[in-house]
Amino acid sequence: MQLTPQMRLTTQRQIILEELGKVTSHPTANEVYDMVRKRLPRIGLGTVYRNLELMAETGIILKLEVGGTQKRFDATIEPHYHIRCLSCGKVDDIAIPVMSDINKTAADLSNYQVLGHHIEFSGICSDCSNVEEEQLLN
Amino acid sequence: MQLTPQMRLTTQRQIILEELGKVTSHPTANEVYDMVRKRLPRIGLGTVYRNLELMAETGIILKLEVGGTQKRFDATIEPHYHIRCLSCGKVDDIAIPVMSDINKTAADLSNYQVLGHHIEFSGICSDCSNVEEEQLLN
DNA sequence: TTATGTGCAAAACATTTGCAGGAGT
DNA sequence: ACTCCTGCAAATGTTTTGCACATAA
Repeated sequence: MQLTPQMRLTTQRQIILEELGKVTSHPTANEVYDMVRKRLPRIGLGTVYRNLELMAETGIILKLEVGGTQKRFDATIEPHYHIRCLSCGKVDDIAIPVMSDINKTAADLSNYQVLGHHIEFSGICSDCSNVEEEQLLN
Repeated sequence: MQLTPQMRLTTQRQIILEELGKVTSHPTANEVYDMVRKRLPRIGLGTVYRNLELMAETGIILKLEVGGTQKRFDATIEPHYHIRCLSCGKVDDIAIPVMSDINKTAADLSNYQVLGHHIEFSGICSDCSNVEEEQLLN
């Protein structure tokens, strides 16, 4: 983990980062908490929030401000887009090439200093489609 | 307001929709509450939430699942993209042409039934840039 | 008249924060 | 030692919900 001089390498931080790196599922803070708690049963939810936030600020992870009620976190920091299931809420990566040039267009069309963009697709994932079919059969 | 047969046209609903239609600022539920309360002082915040949600489901307004802590609402339902100020949190429309074709690409690249997409730019608005400059002068 | 909607207050969530004790450097 | 960090619990902020009364149709 990249640390600023005064940022300490604690067990909690290592394990949070390790666990987040193990999955590709963009877990919420609470899901990270559950994952980490299996290895560090006494960790507090506040610590998980504090460290995810800190790592996101430092840039070693991504905080996804996607739809839904909870923020999600991603150990993959290379720019990429997401697709979210409107039924179960899960978020997957989608391999659409990143359009880095549209930031300039956005800057021309607004009076903002444009720093980035994100595309979020929405739809129904295959798991949820299958559930729907099964329900129709019953 | 378009209503389903059993959906009643109440004063509260009319005024919420009217007030939302007056602004282009993508207000939060609480901001809508404040706007509406000037005309209907006894309206409850729960009523505002319930009706904004209902109108969003009916499709007569848009519920924006943008970054930040609060959902925002938009009386303009034609597809369009947004830009959000990372400093003050405000959300503006941005006149970048809608790429309706990328939904197909997304469907090909995922195992989702793709229903839509949204692009959110982020940056610093001109108001906040000015504040920064003023602060540097002090 | 009667089902739907409202105001109010409480509950439910997600997230943040204060603080005393703990641990990395 | 001296900070920074953690666990815990309480606080905060947003959204939802239960319920008795009100009102549109």
